[in-house]
Amino acid sequence: MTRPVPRDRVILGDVARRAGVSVSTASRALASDGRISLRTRTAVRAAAAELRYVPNIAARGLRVQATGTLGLLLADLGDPVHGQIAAAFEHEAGENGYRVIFASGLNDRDRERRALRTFVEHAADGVALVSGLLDPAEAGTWVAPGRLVVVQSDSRRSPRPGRTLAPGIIQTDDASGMDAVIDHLVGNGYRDIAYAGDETRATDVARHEAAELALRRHGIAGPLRRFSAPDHAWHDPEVVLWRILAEPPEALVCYDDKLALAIMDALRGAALRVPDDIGIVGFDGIPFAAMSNPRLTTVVTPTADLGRIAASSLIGAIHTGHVPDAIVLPVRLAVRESTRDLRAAVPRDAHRG
Amino acid sequence: MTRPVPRDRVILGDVARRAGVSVSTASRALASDGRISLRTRTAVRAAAAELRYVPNIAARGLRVQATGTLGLLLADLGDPVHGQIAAAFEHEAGENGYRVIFASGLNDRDRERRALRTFVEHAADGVALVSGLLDPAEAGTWVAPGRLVVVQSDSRRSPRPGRTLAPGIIQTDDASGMDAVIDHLVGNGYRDIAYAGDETRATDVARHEAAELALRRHGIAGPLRRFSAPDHAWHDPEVVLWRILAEPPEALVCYDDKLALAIMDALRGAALRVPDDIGIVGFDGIPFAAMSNPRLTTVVTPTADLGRIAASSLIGAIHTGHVPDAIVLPVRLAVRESTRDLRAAVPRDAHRG
DNA sequence: TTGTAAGCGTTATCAA
DNA sequence: TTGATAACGCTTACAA
Repeated sequence: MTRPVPRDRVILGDVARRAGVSVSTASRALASDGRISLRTRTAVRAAAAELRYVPNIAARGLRVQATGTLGLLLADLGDPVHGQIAAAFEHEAGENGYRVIFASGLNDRDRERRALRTFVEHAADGVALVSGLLDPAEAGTWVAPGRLVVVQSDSRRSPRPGRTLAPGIIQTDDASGMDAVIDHLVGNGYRDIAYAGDETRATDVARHEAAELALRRHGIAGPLRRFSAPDHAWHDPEVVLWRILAEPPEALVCYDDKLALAIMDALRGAALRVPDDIGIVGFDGIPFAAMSNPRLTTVVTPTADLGRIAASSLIGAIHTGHVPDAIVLPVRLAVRESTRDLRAAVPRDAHRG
Repeated sequence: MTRPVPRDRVILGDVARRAGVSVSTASRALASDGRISLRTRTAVRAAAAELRYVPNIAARGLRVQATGTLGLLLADLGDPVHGQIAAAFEHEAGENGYRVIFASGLNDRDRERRALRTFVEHAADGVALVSGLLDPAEAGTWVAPGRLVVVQSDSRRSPRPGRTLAPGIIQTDDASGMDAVIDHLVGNGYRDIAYAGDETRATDVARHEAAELALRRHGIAGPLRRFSAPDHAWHDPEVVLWRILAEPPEALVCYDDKLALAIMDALRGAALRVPDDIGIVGFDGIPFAAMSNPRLTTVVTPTADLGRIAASSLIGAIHTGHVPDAIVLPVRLAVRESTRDLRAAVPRDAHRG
């Protein structure tokens, strides 16, 4: 970042001079201070409008110790789920007069640390950490813990479901979502159920464990079979595919919709048909999961709510001085076409291939 | 935005006191000023580390007249295409030491104006306007035109393709993409070709016109039939669907992949099969277009490049003082399964429904 | 009702 | 090699 060329800018002094008043009067006039006469107020307003004056928030922030800026750190803006969260977060922030400065952590702890640091550099009034690998406790050492919310934490040190969650944590109720999935599958005759996911992410571990627990509740023995799929497997599902084809389960529960859709696509080249030969379940409820062929059975999580609530909690915390208690948002199972009633006969023209 | 509670913060003065030097010495030590002795430099460094000092960029910005912040205005962060652009933009900016502050215009001129204003309020060093409705010339009156790049402008006043584009404009070569689409369709025997899109967006108009022109070049007479699909039709394609079903074309070229995928999905409930009874073409090349069933024939646009180049051009402009010449990025037709060779026989088990 | 001046946290100029 | 001090643009006591 070499030194850029200087920039011209209309400042409050220019407005004041034009209106024939002092800077302080101009400042008060624009701030609708009651002590300023209507005459001068309109004069200042007019001058500001003519000159197209725009206040410098950084300078104001220096004085009032608040920048009106929120920092949003998420794994990847390009991801549909994170994009939704970011959009809702930004919208809610904007409604409350806050701007959002953001950074992508890209599943790298050091990047996350650097991002938190720049939020502090820019004196963000509050910070939201979405799908972060960083331990919430550590994050709280980089930014003021009273001005931090942690959304869908992916830290391995996060408390397991069931334990009481720390304040400022916002999550979806993945465990009960997974319960609903297993109930649905078992209720429709599925027994040999497997899970495909990325072993490194805590969210994934939680979903996997929840599935295992639910299966046990149904009296189905043994550990849940697991197909390991690296983080970006959805761009290249072939690696996962051949392992699945080697020992196909009756139903495959996937870490998220992207992976599920990619596997369904890859399966088309193989001998297995969905849902006739194998059931597929996703997680997240992205729009495209409802438009796939067959349409994907999945757990719909309230992504927009996540972003909206993260922003509003954060703004509340900024003003009250303390973050709200942990929030767990309910999820919903959307049964669609990628699973079927296993006990019923396979539909028309099956075993065609 | 009521007054928040004040915040504690380690400032340079604290570091200086701890190291037993003056603030100016501390500042220079941290900036690796050559005149500072190694002794004091390390002392200051140590003090800063112990205290976890993080500089206040706003204060520095006030002094050096640069904030290291870029403003990014796009239509909707939740959209896959814009998410990709935003991610690449943020990444490239970060590599160059810049942070990104962003806002969603949501296809509303007034929101766009307000967003540009807040970028100025926050003294962004440069601004990128992506898929904006605002006329680039007007945008240049709100922010310094020498620090503005306009990506995929959706302004109706934008120069038509063929004309020379103003500096700072970055676009994909949609016209030649559409040429390739029409070549592909006509070359495969399609004659009755229609277009589905949103009449209000300039990008849409440009794509539509390019299709019409290409058709004429192939000696196919008459205006291109158009199915009007409102901006968010992809969430509820039924309205478009019945019009299509009333007079189905041989092939339907869609404004973008989202619309194409939604229409393909809706078509599954109707009597028309893709590609047997109707060909479908998308635009953008989002990942899900490659995973649909059938996989979507589409024009792949370099979204990540768009974001990356926007950021690098902007940063270049900040340092050189003038924006680069207009850039038009090439696109690529990906022929997949949603179109076929019309002259060949319809594949196995057709007309089944 | 308005103006003067101090201060927010930095960097840069000028002395020492 | 280091230290006062001014300045960036703004808000806000304190004076008038």
